[in-house]
Amino acid sequence: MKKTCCQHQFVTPCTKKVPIFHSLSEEEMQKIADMAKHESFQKGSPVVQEGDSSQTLFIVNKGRVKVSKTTVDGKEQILHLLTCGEFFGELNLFNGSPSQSISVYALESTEICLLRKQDIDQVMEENPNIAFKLLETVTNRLAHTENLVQNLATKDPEVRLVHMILEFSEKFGTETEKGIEIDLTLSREEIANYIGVTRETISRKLSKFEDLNFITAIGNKQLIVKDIDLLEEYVI
Amino acid sequence: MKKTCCQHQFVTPCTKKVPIFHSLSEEEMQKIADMAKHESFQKGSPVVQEGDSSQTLFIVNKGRVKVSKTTVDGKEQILHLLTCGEFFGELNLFNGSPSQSISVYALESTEICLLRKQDIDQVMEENPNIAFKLLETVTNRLAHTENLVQNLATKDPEVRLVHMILEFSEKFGTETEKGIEIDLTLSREEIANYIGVTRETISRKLSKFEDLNFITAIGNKQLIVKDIDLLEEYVI
DNA sequence: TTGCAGAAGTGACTTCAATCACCGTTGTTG
DNA sequence: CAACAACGGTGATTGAAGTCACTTCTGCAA
Repeated sequence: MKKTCCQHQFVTPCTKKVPIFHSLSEEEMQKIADMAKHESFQKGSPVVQEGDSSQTLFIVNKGRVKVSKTTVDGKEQILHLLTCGEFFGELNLFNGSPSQSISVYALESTEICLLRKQDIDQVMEENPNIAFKLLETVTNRLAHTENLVQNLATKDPEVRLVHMILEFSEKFGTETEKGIEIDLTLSREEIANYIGVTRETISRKLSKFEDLNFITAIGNKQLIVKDIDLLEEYVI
Repeated sequence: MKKTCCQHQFVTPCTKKVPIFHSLSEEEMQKIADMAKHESFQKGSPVVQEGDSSQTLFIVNKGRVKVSKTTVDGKEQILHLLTCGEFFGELNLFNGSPSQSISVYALESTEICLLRKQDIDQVMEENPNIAFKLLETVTNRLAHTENLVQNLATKDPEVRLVHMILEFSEKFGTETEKGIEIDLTLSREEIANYIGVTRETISRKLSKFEDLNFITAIGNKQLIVKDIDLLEEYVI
């Protein structure tokens, strides 16, 4: 049996984890999984470097990555955090005028499946509804980015931070008896680079939110949201 | 002959103006144009109000619109400026979880063609490559939004304004002997609401750029970029 | 376990865009 | 064309986040 990118590699092809392929049959999924190249990245290492414009779809099979841009004044702006089943590289693939200045870094030990443009094209030709799925996903990504714009446009950094915590609660949070537990995987500086403030401001505001009894920080990589309604009320 | 949404309504169906339909035959274009509803909006009037989530694709046939969101602190953040041939409403149509808080206003006298979801679905089923075109366009929109994020993340307002001028030069500019002429159609306040600063800051910075001989303002709705290279150098 | 480097917290200071207030300009409409 | 409202320019003030500098904490490796 061929090696696939999966953790349980002899049971499930990686494509099973990816929502855009969910409409396909077992054989088709296996076929695509066989076309894919698989790479591992350790925490902190670059998956895509600024300036790279390879015609490839990158699918996160395990782990977590950050997608970011660098501003003219040299700051990192994080655009997206992607986990298992999500993809990136769509700008270079589907955009009329590609060559984006985007970087992608592994936030933890990560496995990526790579599909070349020619393979994607073939898959889409044989299964037209993949195009619909892609359209849905990219539209979703657009909605997320527009929300990020809205958040960055909000002048008050506290509001921005609250919004981020609410977003993370939904995306990465798990209910516990103490509240919603969030695995950050981001450093304070990276949090800052996501909501457009400085590291120091994040420190101060998180302390403030602890004093206000909104959250509890466990170490530097975990947050517990004690009362999410309280947080929501705080930003009115 | 049926009425279409076109300026030369007895010659060309509105669909001819829209890149996503360019791959279709004359008859197909006419058929879609006949399915569409057509509405006119005068300058300043709302096309879509915050909260509206009608399952409709809106195609700009004539004029110009602004797509915006409102931040929690009550400010308008302009996301996109759309002209003839461009569309909006994609978030409600293709997004798994719709209901976006987005507003659209006519910036000048504008004509819009409306296509219902069921019609779009039918068109996509009959012409699968429309889905590809849509994917390309939405990806483009995503790239634009990510650039906006990058711009808003840039702390220096001068740099943000220069970027906007460069963007507008490309999208709305026409070469003249005096330089690149830009039809703004935006008020100073709307410019401010696009790059995330205040009206006053726009005033001051535009004056500064005039003093620096980068631009000339003609009235309040036109800019002439005297030397675009100078502008580009200014932001390094 | 110690030692070290990178990350995070924190106080003091600074800065620059926001805010406020006001006046001048434009353009719309009866 | 007069009158008014909306828009735009500009000076003075201010306040909150950025910046700087330093300490403390954390996690990793020898």
